[in-house]
Amino acid sequence: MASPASRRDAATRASDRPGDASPFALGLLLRRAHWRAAGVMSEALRPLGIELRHFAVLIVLVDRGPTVQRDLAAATGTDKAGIMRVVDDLERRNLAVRKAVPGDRRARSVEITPEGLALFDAAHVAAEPLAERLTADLGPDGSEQLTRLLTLLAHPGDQEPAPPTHSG
Amino acid sequence: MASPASRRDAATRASDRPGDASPFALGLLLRRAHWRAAGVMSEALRPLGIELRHFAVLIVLVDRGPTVQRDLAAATGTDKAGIMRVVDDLERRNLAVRKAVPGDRRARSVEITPEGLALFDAAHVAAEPLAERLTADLGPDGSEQLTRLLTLLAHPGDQEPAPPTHSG
DNA sequence: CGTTTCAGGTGAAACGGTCACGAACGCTTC
DNA sequence: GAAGCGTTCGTGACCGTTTCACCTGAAACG
Repeated sequence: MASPASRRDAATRASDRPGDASPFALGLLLRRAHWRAAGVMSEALRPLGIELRHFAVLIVLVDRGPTVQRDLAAATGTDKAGIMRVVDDLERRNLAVRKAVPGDRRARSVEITPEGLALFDAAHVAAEPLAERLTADLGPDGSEQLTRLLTLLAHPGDQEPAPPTHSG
Repeated sequence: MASPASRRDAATRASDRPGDASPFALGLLLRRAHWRAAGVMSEALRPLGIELRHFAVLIVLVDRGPTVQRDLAAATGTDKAGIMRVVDDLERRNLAVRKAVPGDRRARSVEITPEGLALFDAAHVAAEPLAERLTADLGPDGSEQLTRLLTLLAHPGDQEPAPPTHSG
């Protein structure tokens, strides 16, 4: 009956524009910001011939050394099948290799190759100016602040290691 | 030759963990944060029977009133075809309707229905406690700071149309 | 030694995105 | 004032990507 927009005031509703306090505003903002950052990273990676998902795997390989695909999937958040495709592409380009695990014959350890490392470094060199342009609007302090807040949001309770939920 | 990891120090390489200063760190952090926020919002929206993309369209409809699909696509960042799919789902669920534009017979104005408005409000009620848990780690000031920085990052040059940087 | 669990790999189906087509409007022109 | 042409909007189809479910082989455990 009457006006269809009489339940709440329009100012308290969700919006992707600045000045919104709705619970969905943060997620929408995150979506747009991630979209922009992903675009920048993709541009940086395009000349190298790889994509974001490949680079994400390379990051884990560099950071954690040889890793089995199961841990790779857990670290990148993608599915096992997706990880297999990415590792397959990486092997085809000689950026990474699958090595047999001594103790476990079923597991396959993925290791980065010198070529993969070189490409990894080249990606950094290519991405640095783009990243600076991205964070130019935030200022030097804003960038660090954003990184800190994002870390808190992305890694909740990092100082609280996951309790042994072996019951699940 | 030599060690495969001798080009850079591991601490300067990209990583999705805290304490990284690589140009990819921000994007990775954004990815994880968005993943978490999207999961929370999806959980809030799941009982309502809609998804994030549907809700994003509803937000624009509430915020800007009747809108043509082209503006809807521009506002949500998705493609026109995707908007069509979303509007089609919304019409099927009677959450929105397509109305003919008086002046333009080719354009189709999408308008939210009272049912869509009710679902919109219900989504907010369901999402508020979840959003509070999300931002609980950041603190009240951190949430606002994050929103501000994210707004700068997601809406570049909203007040700065075109900085006169060198052509290149 | 058999059963259960786990890791990897494969295939199919669904989802999302991109590209190309038809229709309509406005502008221009005759 | 009507027709042609360029542009824009909406729609449909195609392709790539992601996700799900099953299968094989191996290790841990009873």
